Amino acid sequence: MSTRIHQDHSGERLTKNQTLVMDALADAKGPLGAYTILDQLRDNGFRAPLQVYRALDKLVEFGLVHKLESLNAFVACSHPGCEGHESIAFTICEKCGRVTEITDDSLTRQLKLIANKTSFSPTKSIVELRGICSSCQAA
Amino acid sequence: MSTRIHQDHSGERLTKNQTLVMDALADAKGPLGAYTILDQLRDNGFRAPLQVYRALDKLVEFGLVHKLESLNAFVACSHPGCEGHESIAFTICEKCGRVTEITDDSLTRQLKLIANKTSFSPTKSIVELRGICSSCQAA
DNA sequence: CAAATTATGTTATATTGTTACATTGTTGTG
DNA sequence: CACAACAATGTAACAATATAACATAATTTG
Repeated sequence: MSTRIHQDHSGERLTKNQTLVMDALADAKGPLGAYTILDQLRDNGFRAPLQVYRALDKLVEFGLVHKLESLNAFVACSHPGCEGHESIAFTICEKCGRVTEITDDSLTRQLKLIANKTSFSPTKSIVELRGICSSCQAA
Repeated sequence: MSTRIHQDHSGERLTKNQTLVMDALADAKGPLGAYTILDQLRDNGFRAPLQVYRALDKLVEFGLVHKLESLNAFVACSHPGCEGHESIAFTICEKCGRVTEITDDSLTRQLKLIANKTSFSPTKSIVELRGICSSCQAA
């Protein structure tokens, strides 16, 4: 098992289970479902979904992990030194499953504008673009 | 049961089950889960989730209904004469549950821009703002 | 009408996520 | 150190969401 430090974003110290889940996601090429993570961590003593979900809750709270709502799956944040990025967009390729994380200030501004126009006070924004990635278009 | 015509968007002629599900959503004040719809339609002969999901699939395909991914729920499109609106955003109030549908051309443009920059070819975009609506802020 | 297609019905099952409660570990304070 | 308070973990049962597989009925089309 690779030993890693995951204190980047938040300076939070991760617990044992949180570290295991974080490493599983960091090692993965793409998003993982909670039950996939559970299976991967059986050898590490994981036995129930709740162990995964609790860790995920915290990791998402810390900003280390994002949930892809349209996939019911989770990815490690690919944004090493981030902190102040409120709105994150994802592209999700329907063909190869590749997920790319994008932070775009104009998009952030645009969403804020919409919120202002409707007097809506957002706490979280979900932006997921589903389609075909460049590699898969070429193929 | 209220009789309605739902041929607005697509000119599609709805089947019996599709009409029942459509009416349920149109009558609802907010988004409904598939199983809530199922329960509401028991008296109309609905017995299995698949009857709901199949109807929903078609209605979504026709553009008459949207799925809220972060809620696993469905709403009737509140955009009567729409047709060419590719990207739709929703605000979702965490307090009262109120959902508002927003179509914003600048947002659409912005999302296209992001797609272009990454050579991603989107087929569908999901934008959901979660937070507190204006009424609930006032209260 | 017959063939092809689409919609429906039904049962079982897969997948995702949560509730409730007991136990263990960690942290801060006298 | 001891002990209280709190955070994290373990475990079992279950709730909520969604799909697979297969059979039948209705509708459309040649």
